[in-house]
Amino acid sequence: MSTPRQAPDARRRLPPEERRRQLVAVGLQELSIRPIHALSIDRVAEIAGISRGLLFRYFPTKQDFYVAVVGAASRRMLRAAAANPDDPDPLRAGLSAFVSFVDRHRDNYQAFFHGGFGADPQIREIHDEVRNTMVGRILAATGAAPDPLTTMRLRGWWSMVESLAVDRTAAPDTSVDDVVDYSITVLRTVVLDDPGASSATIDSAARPDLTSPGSGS
Amino acid sequence: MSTPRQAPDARRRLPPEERRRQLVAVGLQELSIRPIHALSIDRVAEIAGISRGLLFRYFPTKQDFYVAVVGAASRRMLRAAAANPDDPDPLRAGLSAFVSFVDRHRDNYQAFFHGGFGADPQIREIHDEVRNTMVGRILAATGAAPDPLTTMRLRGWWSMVESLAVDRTAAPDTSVDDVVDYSITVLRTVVLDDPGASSATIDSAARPDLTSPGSGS
DNA sequence: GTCCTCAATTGAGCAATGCTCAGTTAGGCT
DNA sequence: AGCCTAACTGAGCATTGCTCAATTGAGGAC
Repeated sequence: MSTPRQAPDARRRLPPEERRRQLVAVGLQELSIRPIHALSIDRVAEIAGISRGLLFRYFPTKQDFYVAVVGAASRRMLRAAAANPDDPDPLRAGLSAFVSFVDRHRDNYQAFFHGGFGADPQIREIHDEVRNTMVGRILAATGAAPDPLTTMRLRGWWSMVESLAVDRTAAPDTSVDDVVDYSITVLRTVVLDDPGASSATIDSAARPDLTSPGSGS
Repeated sequence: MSTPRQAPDARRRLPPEERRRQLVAVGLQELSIRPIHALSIDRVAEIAGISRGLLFRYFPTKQDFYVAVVGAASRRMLRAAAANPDDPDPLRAGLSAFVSFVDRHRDNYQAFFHGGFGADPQIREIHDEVRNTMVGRILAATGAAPDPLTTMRLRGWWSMVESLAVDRTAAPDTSVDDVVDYSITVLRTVVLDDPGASSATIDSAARPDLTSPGSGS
């Protein structure tokens, strides 16, 4: 009171960019434990220590806020699932990074990528961009032709990888590497018509890891 | 006014089951053209010609209403995608029914199965049940062993099929049968270790349909 | 240091929405 | 006809998404 120095959580004036980041951070935290329709703008404002009015200066609509948060989560995921560009096997490295990312953040992953205003065009666009980015990386890593058919197959394949990565978190008998191996097998044998991946190679290398449960934990 | 006979759309007292069905029907219709957060209970009540209060007698929560509608959509889909039990090739018949169902109802499909309160446990459970039902049918149709590993693979495979079915609606060069053929190829060669499906068989039968775009429309 | 200016911030307030509840009435039964 | 159960209504409350005029903190000019 008597000191002009402000308390630790006193209301401070922040540069817009920083405030924006803070608000998105609050959204990231809150939306990982409760769905969007259970999170009120009031609550976000209260946690951030600002008034509701201010929040609407940064995000004119709750929807806009949600889109911003999901976008941030997407970028974060894409960054975490990126392979080191110098890696000798970028395909395996990227896949491995993705599967273990899902492993570490299963609930958040489900919340942000299979939840919320999923029917909304903006959210769907974000999800599509994520998928296309991953498919683009696979294309780059394999040197496959980016024709519409291959893209469509790859998108399907990626959906499979997502499913496996999520299911794996509840399957103690299957390791991250098992999923990665299996995914690569499917990719080479079915999606790309890769002549370098004969079924013999698959039989001796990748397939045994996943054929019998309990081999990889 | 003077006649005791009621107007065609006069408020009538309905047996609970019938009213419930009517309300779900309204939800089915409305939710196929607008996301759940854009549909108010008032609107549903107004369309159904009843008061808001009554709606809450049948569905104590908007969430409950939404769950009921999504559940109805799921059952409808599962019924439409069911193969005739006498069909000589139940696997192909079921897949074909599903892919063409998605073809006919793309927007609704996306709305009900990739939209709404997706993060919500109840909705996720419905989606899981749908997937498990389909996987169960595939297991039955192929005679594969229902061990955890196969189930996990099949769930992944089914995610791929969904993706392909949806993408196909925007790919005029790829026919429903192309998707079905390709899906069966993936199923036999990769998911099940079906010795009856050698790669030679696939090369000569299924693969050509999808290898080059434009072959199947 | 004082003043000024701009923009970050506030908080009162509005309309819509989810939800409750005491009361009303339709419609079947005796 | 009279009754009685339960389908139904509608007023009303609390919350929530959103707006806007007024306020105030912080940095620059002097």
